[in-house]
Amino acid sequence: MTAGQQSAGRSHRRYEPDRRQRLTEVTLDVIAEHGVAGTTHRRVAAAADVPLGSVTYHFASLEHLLTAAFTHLAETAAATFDAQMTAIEPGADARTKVVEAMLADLVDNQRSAVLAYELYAAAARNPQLRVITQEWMDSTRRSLQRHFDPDTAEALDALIEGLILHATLSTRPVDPEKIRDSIRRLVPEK
Amino acid sequence: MTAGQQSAGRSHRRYEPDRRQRLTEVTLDVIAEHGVAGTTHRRVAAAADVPLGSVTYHFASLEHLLTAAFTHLAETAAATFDAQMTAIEPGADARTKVVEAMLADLVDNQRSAVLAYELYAAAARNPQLRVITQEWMDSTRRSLQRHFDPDTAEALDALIEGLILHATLSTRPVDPEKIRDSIRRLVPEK
Amino acid sequence: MTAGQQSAGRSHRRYEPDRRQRLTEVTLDVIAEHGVAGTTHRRVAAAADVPLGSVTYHFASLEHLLTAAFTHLAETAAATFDAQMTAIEPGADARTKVVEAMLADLVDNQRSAVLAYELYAAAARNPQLRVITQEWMDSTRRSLQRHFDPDTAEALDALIEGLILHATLSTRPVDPEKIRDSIRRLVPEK
Amino acid sequence: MTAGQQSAGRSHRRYEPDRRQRLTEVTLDVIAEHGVAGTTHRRVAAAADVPLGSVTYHFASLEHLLTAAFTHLAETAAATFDAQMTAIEPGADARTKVVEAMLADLVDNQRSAVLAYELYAAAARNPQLRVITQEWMDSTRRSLQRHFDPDTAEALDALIEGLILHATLSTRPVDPEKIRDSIRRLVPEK
DNA sequence: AATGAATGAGTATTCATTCAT
DNA sequence: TATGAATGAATACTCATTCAT
Repeated sequence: MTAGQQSAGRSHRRYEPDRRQRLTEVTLDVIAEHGVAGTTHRRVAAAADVPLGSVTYHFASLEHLLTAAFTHLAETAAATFDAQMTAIEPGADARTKVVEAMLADLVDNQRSAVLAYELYAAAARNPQLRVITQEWMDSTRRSLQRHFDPDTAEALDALIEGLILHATLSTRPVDPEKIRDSIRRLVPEK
Repeated sequence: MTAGQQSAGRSHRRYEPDRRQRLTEVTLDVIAEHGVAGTTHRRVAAAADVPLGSVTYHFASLEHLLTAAFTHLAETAAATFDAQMTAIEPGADARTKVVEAMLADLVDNQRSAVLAYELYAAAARNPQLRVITQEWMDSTRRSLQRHFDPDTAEALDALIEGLILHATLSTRPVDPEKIRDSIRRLVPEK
Repeated sequence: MTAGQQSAGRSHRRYEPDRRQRLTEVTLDVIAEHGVAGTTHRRVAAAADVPLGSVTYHFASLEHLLTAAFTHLAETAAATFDAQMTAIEPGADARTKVVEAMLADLVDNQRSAVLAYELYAAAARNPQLRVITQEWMDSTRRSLQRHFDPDTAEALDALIEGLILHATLSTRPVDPEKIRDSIRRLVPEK
Repeated sequence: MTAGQQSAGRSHRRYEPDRRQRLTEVTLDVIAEHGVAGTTHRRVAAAADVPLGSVTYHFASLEHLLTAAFTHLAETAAATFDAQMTAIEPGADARTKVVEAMLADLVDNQRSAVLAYELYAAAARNPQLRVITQEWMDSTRRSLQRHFDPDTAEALDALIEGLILHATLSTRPVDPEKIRDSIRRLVPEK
């Protein structure tokens, strides 16, 4: 940090075929820690233990890098959520399982929420990024439709989003019971 | 052109008692256009047509400036929403009025959503800013409680937030009917 | 878009025996557009639609590339001028023909002048390049000596150079009559 | 050069009201030594013994800096030449004096020629700079008109330019007699 | 109270060149 | 022979902040 940009302990010209992919993943860590505002080539390079020139070689601009990272985020998150929905055994109360998934995610990492809001803020100003958010939303709804009808899925998707948002931005601890209650209000038992 | 960074076309030492206040408002314009990442003393100075030194004079650091701007945003938005809720005449269907307020805001400016998400992203990583979001949420719920019971108000608050978020981040136009339907699902007629 | 600096839309390992020669020609285009200051391996590679590695493969350094390009420029220009001088039929007024050649060149391309001045600027600071300019001048004088005695040829060469220079660097259109008049002053009718 | 950019031996925050002007002059030294291609903020800052930020503070871009420097060059050179022409006592052979001035300049400094060609190359590609070259030419001609009629002045101006150019770009030493002879051919004794 | 000048650190990006394949 | 990947150095420029006036 005080010394030059190159981390020590790295030898010359490491060959690494998947470096590009790894850089997109590391970029998410940097965004989570410093925000889009604080995401720089240097920080990504340092976090990936790669020379600065390597980042700019693989991504023609910061914007390309951010776009690649956010795309990766959306795809990963969508896949994870779909896996959770798919895992619900028939006969279980899907509403309960959805709440459990939300709570688990909330409790053990603020990270995914932070990343999502960084994407939202960026996408709200940049229409190109809205392709990413749109596809993410579509995927989430499809996942929910494994257990709910389309209109319910859409409303539920919005409610979940709002609940997580408010939980994340509150100074007070989450009350799981309130979350369960909100969901039950929107989706009455069959 | 010849001189440094100072904006031209301005005479010397304009007297302006409310400059500090005006700067916080202008800062919101800058955030809306460039994001927190792109908000700098210089851009704010240029947007407000004041010398660079004036911004640093009134705000000891960028962080102070951003905090002041976000506080102003939250207070203004909360006040506006409360006025809308207060204006609902007794006997009207509050749910319908809430939806109308949302839609009006969505249609004629993306700006407030953009600003809110910039604040959310910042607050998600910076606990100090969560004081602002917490108070904003509390205020919104109090406003809703003029027409709904506390638990309904809280759930409704989250649903509204999620609906606006998804509308803002979608590439497809909003369908007012779906929004109305979602709200009615959560808050059945009395 | 995704990958680094390589130009897209090109297939693998095109066979091209005269690539080296073509690169020197393309380099002149790049110099004409961006100046020596803006001539880089990358720009030449892009302009020639070859991979970056190809340029560095054929030319060990930028300096080699620039030297090759300037040499090509001087040889081509000298050959063209000599052809024009040779083409003057016996009995014609060589002075008039010289003026015609100058005007034609001036009118339909600024390019050759731009390139010449880039070479002059470079040669003024780099003695090695003065070999190129010296040979170019010698050739021009030999061409002029097809119709004028050596001393006249030398003076005429300088005058032509100055006239073209001033025409190129002026914001006002060339007046052919003034050019003709200047030449006639220096070289009175036989 | 190997160490950081800041030259030692400079204390904090030197106050220097004419720094801007001094920077334009120093920039000419840098251009003379490294060419426009090698003129960088860093080199100018180092040559002026000023922090890097100071150069970018006073000149919004490299282009502004180069333009200011070239304007200064043209004005200074034009003034010097006019002084030389004004100094010719009535009754002297102006042609001889012109040649003397040229030779003196050529002999003791290549610098002014180098700078002029850098400007020519830049102006040939950038029409905005042609305002500078045009005014310089106009001034030179007005100076020559102190002793020659307008048409002669214009032709003489071109010839002088060409002679200096060729002298500068030659690998062989200048022959003063040839220069005198060329001038006499163009401007016969009154 | 207000501001123009100044500066050191940092930013995105470009680049010449090297090298493994 | 040819080239994609890699990298260290440099480039133009921006910026938060300080300070003298």
